[in-house]
Amino acid sequence: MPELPEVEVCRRGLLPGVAGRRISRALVRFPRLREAIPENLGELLAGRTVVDIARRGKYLLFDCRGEADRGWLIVHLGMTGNLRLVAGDRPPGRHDHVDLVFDDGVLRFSDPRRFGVVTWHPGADPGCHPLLAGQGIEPLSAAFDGAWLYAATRRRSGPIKTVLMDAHTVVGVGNIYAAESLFRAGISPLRAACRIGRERCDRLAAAIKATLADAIAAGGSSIRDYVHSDGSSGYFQIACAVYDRAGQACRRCRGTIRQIRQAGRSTYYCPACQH
DNA sequence: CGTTACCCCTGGAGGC
DNA sequence: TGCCTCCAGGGGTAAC
Repeated sequence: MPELPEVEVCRRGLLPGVAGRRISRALVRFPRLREAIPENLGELLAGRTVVDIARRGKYLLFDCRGEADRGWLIVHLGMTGNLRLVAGDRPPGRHDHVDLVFDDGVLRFSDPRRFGVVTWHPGADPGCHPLLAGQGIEPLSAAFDGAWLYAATRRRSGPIKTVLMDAHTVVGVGNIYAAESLFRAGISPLRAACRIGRERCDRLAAAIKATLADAIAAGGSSIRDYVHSDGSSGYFQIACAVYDRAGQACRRCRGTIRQIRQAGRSTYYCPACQH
């Protein structure tokens, strides 16, 4: 359950349940995710208190204070990961790879496809961790605007949709919201990024912000197996304008939504509305 | 340097 | 009811 809005909703959902809680121990049942979970994660976490959860792109950063030091539990949900607060006596399922055990409950990481990440970064600044060091600009930050996008795309000859999904450029915009943002801005996903003018960059940056903000406000996602941090079924059908609507009528012009393939991913767009 | 093809992995959907 | 193929929110790497 992946893109920035889902991760942010997850962060906000978990925060009241874990902030200020002490981790008594951590269990790693299956360490082989996108990269190996540190074998000594249990020792690293035991006795620490989670004081806050931050987010960088699609990464969740748990601020873990020890008696003398500070460190960060870094979690990425991949395609199918989720974090849920469950009762301590709830038996783990097949894909429940990690438990953080609190006195009165368990924060459980589950990920069937195992594209996620659970790792540890010692010290005060998680930003220097290799996974985070190369991350691009936060699209909801004030620094991200049309001027920034224009400057960042001048030497990018690839299609704009692929550029938007490159986390080294902009973080958090995945396959669904890239398509939705481009529709909102009236820009074709096929257009070379460097051939989008300054004013259209303004519109695109604004469309990305609005699309992500709307999805966060809606509390989640268009994702089928999206599950809230409390475990409730969180299938909010956000009315996608183009994503997963191949062959259906464009809500704006009644033309037909087209599906193509870009860099191995499905792209949906309206050829009449997007140029 | 920038871009693409392929890989990681499981599960669900749909065709036969 | 199988069994097979294709597809899915991400992202790193190798190769052009």
